[in-house]
Amino acid sequence: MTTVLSDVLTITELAREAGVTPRAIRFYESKGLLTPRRAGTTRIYTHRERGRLQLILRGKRLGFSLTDIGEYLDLYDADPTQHDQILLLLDKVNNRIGELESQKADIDDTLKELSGVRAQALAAMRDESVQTAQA
Amino acid sequence: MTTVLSDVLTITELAREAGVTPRAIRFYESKGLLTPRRAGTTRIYTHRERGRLQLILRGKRLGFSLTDIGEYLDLYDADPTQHDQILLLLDKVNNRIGELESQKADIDDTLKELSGVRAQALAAMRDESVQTAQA
DNA sequence: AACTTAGTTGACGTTAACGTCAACTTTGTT
DNA sequence: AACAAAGTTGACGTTAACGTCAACTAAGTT
Repeated sequence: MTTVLSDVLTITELAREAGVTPRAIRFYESKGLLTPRRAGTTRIYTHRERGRLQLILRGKRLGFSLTDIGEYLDLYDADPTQHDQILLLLDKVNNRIGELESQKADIDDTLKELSGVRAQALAAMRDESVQTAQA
Repeated sequence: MTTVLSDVLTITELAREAGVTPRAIRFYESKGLLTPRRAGTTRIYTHRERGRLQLILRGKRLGFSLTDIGEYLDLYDADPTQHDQILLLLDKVNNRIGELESQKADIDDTLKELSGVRAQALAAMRDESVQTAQA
């Protein structure tokens, strides 16, 4: 077997890896989004927490609140043995999918507009060069 | 010709139409995102401001800050006669397009995960019904 | 033992994006 | 003229998501 390198991180290591501050990580924990184990008083982060942190940051990039993200993370932990829980889960998942798809539509609309703006800018530059050539 | 109905709105009318409060609209104006004309002291909103408000709200749905949205709106007003302005505009537009496309990628990743979660939930329900049938 | 080096827990500060009065002015109505 | 309705400008309050100390503790180091 090779050396284990323990595969666990301290809070500053995780912070550097993820590009956030330790303060932010503690804040996410205070909101229940992360639950690292402790070595005495010190927090230790393993693979699970690292994955969760990535999901949190992605959620933020998409403009979701930490509360929303918390509910999203819960979808992964849902107990699949309770019929009612599954129905609830399906409902939440479907809602979330709907939100994301309408967000995608917003993005596509914006992208179309921007390529229009770009085309106009390029046309303006072309006209300008024609002017210059004629002068 | 049909009746003109003046095609202009008061602040509360615009607010109702857009689903926001008058306070929010005044706030956007204070940030320079809207510049309605005045009838004396009262603000009047025409087609232009209505379009801008829609762009603002869409930007918010995409998680952009009002400052970002302001820069986005400026892309529409750019002066197409100045070469340097055009280059700057093209640069900003390209950057914005890049942001949106990576945001789209985030969304697609999330959608894949969610459909995975959904599949598992459905599978769990199927297993459960099999159990019930066997009992 | 005395230090430096993380890490921890409060507690208060900060920014963004409005919400919520309060005090006025303006306008159309009775 | 008196008044209710709608709009305006401050000014202060609020929530989310951290930033920024301060005071302490625990773990190695020299």
